[in-house]
Amino acid sequence: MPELPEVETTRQGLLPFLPAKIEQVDVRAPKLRYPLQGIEQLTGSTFTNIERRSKYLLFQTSSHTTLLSHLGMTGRFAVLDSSVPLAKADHVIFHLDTGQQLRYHDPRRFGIMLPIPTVELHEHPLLVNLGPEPLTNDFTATTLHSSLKNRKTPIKVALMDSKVVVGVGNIYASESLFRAGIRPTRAANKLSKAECTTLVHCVKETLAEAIAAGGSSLKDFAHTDGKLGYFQAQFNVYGRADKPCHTCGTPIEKLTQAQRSTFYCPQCQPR
DNA sequence: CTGAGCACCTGAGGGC
DNA sequence: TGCCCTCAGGTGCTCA
Repeated sequence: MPELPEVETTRQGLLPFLPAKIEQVDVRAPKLRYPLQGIEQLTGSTFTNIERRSKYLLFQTSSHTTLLSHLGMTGRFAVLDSSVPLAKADHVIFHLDTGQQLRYHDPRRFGIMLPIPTVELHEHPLLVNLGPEPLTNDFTATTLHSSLKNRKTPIKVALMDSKVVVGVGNIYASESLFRAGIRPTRAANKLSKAECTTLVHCVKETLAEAIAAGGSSLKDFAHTDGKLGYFQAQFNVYGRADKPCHTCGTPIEKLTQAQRSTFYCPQCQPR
């Protein structure tokens, strides 16, 4: 997926098209992660704003319903002219009063699209247990150190736990730990307060730079205007196994943690 | 509560 | 060209 920078880039890319009235909705798949029920009921209402919480996009509408959406691993929104041919994985099409279409495309269908009454949104099970937003003052060395204190799991695995901090996925977990000089295998509860200070700073910096660069584009992420982000050109370790570290030249190492690939520099991240 | 492992699903790429 | 295997940006669920 798209990690937080890609989700935020998507949000910012869609905002200029709002407000937009929904004239028709075509649902072309029975389900994504959850059944696609009730989406058609948005017909006639207007998308008024898009907010983001964690990697969820919250499409506010004029009908007191918020469309809660997640891009999963391969989801993508695009606003396209109706003359553009539909693709196989274009699962939900919103026909807008501008003549354009907001299309949700997701080959693996791990994404989410749920209409939720806006008054119930903040107590929704998918949102209620989320940890702090990484780019706000809710995410500090103090909160991180505290949430790690009973966690024997490796710091890289803990960083990807949405109860610790939201929005840090597999790429930016490795990249943030590289910047912080912390080895991903360190037990989370062994990080000092000073290391938490460094790590919080590096997570914020990495995510902010990625957003500024327009996100990274691997296989399935494209901007809503079809242009590609270029943060992937700045990866220090992700996907660079056996290649020389940009800082010291030592070959980058790859290992598996919680069934996900982790990359690090053994020299720059000594422990 | 934590941690380990599986589940969902398609497509791309490598080896033979 | 085809087949089989591995891997991929997420995260909710079950079970110990």
